[in-house]
Amino acid sequence: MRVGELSKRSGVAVPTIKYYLREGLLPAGVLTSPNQAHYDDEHLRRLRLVRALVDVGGLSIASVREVLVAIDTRDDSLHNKLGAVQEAISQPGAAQLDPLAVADVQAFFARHGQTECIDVTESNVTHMLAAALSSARSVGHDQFRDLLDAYFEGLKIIARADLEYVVRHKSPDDVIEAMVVGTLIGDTVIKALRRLAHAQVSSEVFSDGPAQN
Amino acid sequence: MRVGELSKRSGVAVPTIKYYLREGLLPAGVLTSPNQAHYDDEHLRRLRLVRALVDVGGLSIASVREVLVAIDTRDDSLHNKLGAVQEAISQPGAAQLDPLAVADVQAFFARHGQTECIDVTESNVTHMLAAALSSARSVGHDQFRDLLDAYFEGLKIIARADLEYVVRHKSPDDVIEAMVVGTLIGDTVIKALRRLAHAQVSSEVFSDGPAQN
DNA sequence: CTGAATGGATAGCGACACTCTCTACTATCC
DNA sequence: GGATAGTAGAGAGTGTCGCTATCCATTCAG
Repeated sequence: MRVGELSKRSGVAVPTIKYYLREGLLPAGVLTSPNQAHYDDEHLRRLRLVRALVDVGGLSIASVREVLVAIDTRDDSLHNKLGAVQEAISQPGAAQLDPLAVADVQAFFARHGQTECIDVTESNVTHMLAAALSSARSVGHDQFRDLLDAYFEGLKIIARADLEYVVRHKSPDDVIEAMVVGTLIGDTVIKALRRLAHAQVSSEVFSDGPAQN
Repeated sequence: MRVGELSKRSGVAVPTIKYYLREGLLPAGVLTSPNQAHYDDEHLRRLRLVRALVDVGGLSIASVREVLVAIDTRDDSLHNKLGAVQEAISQPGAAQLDPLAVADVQAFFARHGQTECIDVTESNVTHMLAAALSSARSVGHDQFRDLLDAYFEGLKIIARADLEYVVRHKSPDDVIEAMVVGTLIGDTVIKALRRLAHAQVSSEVFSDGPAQN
């Protein structure tokens, strides 16, 4: 197919596709003449993935590129890929951390982690966690760390479902893509469902009648 | 205190504070002379909240303003406030939804919701959920909806902890702020903890030795 | 043969979140 | 009391981001 059809089938404007090609988010098509290239279903699939990462995951073009590089790197363990993807999709957050927040994170690791995490800045994920707790402290919510254990409890249930979902997929390519999709789209789904869970739990607890007003 | 001290105590540059004042994110200080104003601890607290919403919540200035308006609206039920805040912090997402994704959301509501949700576009939250599932479908993950129930299970645990945390606070102002902070900073914390839970659960299941690469 | 589409490249645009600059003061320290 | 630093307020400017528009030479489709 040519770029026009790729555009029609994906719902992405032709100039945008050209832009993605330039930015290396999409591999070039096979040139059949100096100004004719041929794109296949892989391009369509990749294009849709890019849009999902941008629209739902809220990733920048640069982050998308990092994720795609991680996906495409062939000589790398699944573990490393997951790590690379996670780093790419977790933006650093605030620079200066409250040492008390760092201590909270370390205490959490002492309770749960089998890994010996001492430096929270070594990974974007732990840094993100520390930055969030640090922010909570700065607005006077230093008790927020009390929620960590309950959160982790709920998230282990979610993580088990995630894992089960990922291993369903046969080919390594599908597994890594399921991981990316599951992680990023999952984040958005979790955000939304948490709001719904808030509503449900609060009406359960207060039994304030089924939501008129 | 004057703007310089406010800046020093909050770590926010003076021109940025002036910008926030212009944008209405921060109430004006009390003028003691034509070019001297006095700010108090409320300003500092509010400024830190704004930074938390921007840095950790990733909200735009416009969304922050919406949230603050919701917080400051006095003659409104807690329920309405929560709703307004949730709408403000959930950006709409993609325009066109896959009808199958919409059906997935409706089926989910049929299983769990006590509310009779039929139109998913009526709220940003349900729209966000449908958009996420729609995106998942477009990249070939139409089985993603199978995760919803497990997610909701985990999130009810989290929501109960959230609720317990919120009701700890005495004054209505504190409650609404705890809600905002808990929701937004909570989202970030959940994102990070989910990554950690993935690592832990996957090493449990595969028992592949404690993480040396 | 003609008009639409294509590949490739460069320039421009609109939104966003500041940041700079300027004016006309005022506060403070020596 | 004079130098220096800080301040309110407002408009213009800056840098980044994610496209979008324009151009050209070529080529395909009817």
